[in-house]
Amino acid sequence: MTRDTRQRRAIRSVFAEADGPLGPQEVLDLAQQDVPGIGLATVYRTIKLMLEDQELNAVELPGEPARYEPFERNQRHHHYFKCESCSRVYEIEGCVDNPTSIAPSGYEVTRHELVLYGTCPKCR
Amino acid sequence: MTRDTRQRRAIRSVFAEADGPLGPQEVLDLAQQDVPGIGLATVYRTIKLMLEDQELNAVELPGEPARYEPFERNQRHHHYFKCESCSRVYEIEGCVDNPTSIAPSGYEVTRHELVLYGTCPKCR
DNA sequence: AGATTTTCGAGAAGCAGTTTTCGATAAAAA
DNA sequence: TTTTTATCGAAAACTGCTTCTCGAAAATCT
Repeated sequence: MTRDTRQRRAIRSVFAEADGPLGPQEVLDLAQQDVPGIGLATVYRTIKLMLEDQELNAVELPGEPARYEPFERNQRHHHYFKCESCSRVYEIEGCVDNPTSIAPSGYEVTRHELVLYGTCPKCR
Repeated sequence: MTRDTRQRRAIRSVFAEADGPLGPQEVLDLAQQDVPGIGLATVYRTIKLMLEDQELNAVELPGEPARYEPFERNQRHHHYFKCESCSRVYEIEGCVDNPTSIAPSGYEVTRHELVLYGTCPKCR
């Protein structure tokens, strides 16, 4: 029913090799190195399929369209670092102490999102 | 050049009384209690003017259109709590210990955003 | 290989949020 | 009060991102 194509292999490998969540345009740019003529519509279609198959998860950052990362990577609790110079987003392993504590009493915290901004090693 | 109207007074007072950043539709709903016939276009226009006049600042939360809050409130470092039941966003005063520390070496952190999610007092 | 059917690329269409247009209204100026 | 002109509300237009359409290409099945 679902076929194994050059385009899909390229997109899967792009996500596998990324060190952070990727947006559709980033995926396109990287996949085009493997499959020159690949189009944006194919990237969107494939991301959608991978989301349905639980291969990917969406990652939202403030004020930007969704990025996507492999399911396994998304399972571990982690945060993100966005380089304001190159706009790349990197996954960060750790987590701050107890973010829940800053909520006033009466507010029940179930989860949190932390995003760091600055300059990445490549851009310094 | 810029006039003092019922609509603008209502919108200003809505922001002044809010306990968190508001989106255009929220502003409209609240302002309509003062000025029944007020329209969404006026809200957008007024927000734009207030941004240009440095009266407001934009607040971005992951995956959602911008909200806005008064400049003075935005000056103090703070974070947000979003209630997943009523969707309201509240400003939180404190900050976690040193979020910068979780960045791997080589990453230079200049700022951070933290958002807590859960249930607010009104919804429990 | 040949037949079948999914997938592809390019461009059109859709969508949600925001901005603009335009005639009517209401501040501010005269 | 009259005149002038910024502002208003409603609807149309626009924007960036995402999805769909359609004929051509390429997997998979026989």
